[in-house]
Amino acid sequence: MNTVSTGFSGPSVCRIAGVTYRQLDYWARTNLVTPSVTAAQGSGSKRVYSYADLIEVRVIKSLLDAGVALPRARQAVNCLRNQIGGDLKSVSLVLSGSNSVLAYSDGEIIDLLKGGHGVFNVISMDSVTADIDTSLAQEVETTENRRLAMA
Amino acid sequence: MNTVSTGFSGPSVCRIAGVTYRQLDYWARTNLVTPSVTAAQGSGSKRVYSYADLIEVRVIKSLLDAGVALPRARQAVNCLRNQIGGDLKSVSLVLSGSNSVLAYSDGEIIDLLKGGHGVFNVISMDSVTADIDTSLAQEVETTENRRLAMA
DNA sequence: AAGTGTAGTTACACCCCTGTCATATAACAA
DNA sequence: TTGTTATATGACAGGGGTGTAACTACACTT
Repeated sequence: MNTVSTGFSGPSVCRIAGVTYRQLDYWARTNLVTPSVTAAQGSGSKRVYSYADLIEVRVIKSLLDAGVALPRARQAVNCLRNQIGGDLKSVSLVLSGSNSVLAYSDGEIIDLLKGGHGVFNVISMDSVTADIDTSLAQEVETTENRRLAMA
Repeated sequence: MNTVSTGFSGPSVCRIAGVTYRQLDYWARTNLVTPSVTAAQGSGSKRVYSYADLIEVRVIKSLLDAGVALPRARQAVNCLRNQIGGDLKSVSLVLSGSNSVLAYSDGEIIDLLKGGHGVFNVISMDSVTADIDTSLAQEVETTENRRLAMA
């Protein structure tokens, strides 16, 4: 099932992040989120996603759930990609117009709101990583149950 | 041209708020923003929008520009409609997840950020009314120039 | 080595939203 | 009243994003 050792398969990512396979596939084809461990190589091959990919997928899903359209999510992910691997604790991703910034405190966010003009999109990375981690634990659990059932 | 006295015609609203006629028409037909002074009554008739309508249109445009999808904007406008007519100074419209609320201070916004879960979209009504007022002044000006040209 | 399951690929269709263009008709001017 | 203008309406097309389903091919089991 390849859930943790080398990375995550497409369907695994779908279950963990809560998106449909059709969405994940579309995002891979349009270069929104590509499997950074192993790309697909024709029918029957397997995409393998990294944990960072998983985060990105979840961020996009959160944005979609909040009513943010895909092109905008694209921008958010681009900004995030430069930062990922770094510390995501207590970080918020703030989009204002065509600008993308990372904020490390509520005060920073307020400053951005005051200085800016128009609409701001704010994504708390804490909740994203938290959601992913719990879903991931659940996925591992049910996968092991399946192994038991198979044995 | 009916720009200020009784209200704003459809094309006027388009120019002032910066949306296409097709959008405004679609929004009227789908009950997103309906002309609250006079509804359309067949070909050749005139929709007449109020200033409050103008604000709503501009809010929607700002949300669209920020990548917020139309269904979400629909809900946000519903929240705003209950408050409009009241004081819009130093008010922020906050879309938190699938909920929409109005915040009257930075402190409230911070509370929302802390209490919420995931994604926020924040729009300052100050900037909206400011934009509308300047665009409106410009519209009146060019309209009067047109009158001069016609005379 | 054959068979079974899993996963990627393709084709098709649908809905939402917006653009273009033609048409109809009310509002207004001469 | 008559002609012109402004505006709403209608028909149509097109793109983005997603669902459904059939098909293909790899991987693993036995």
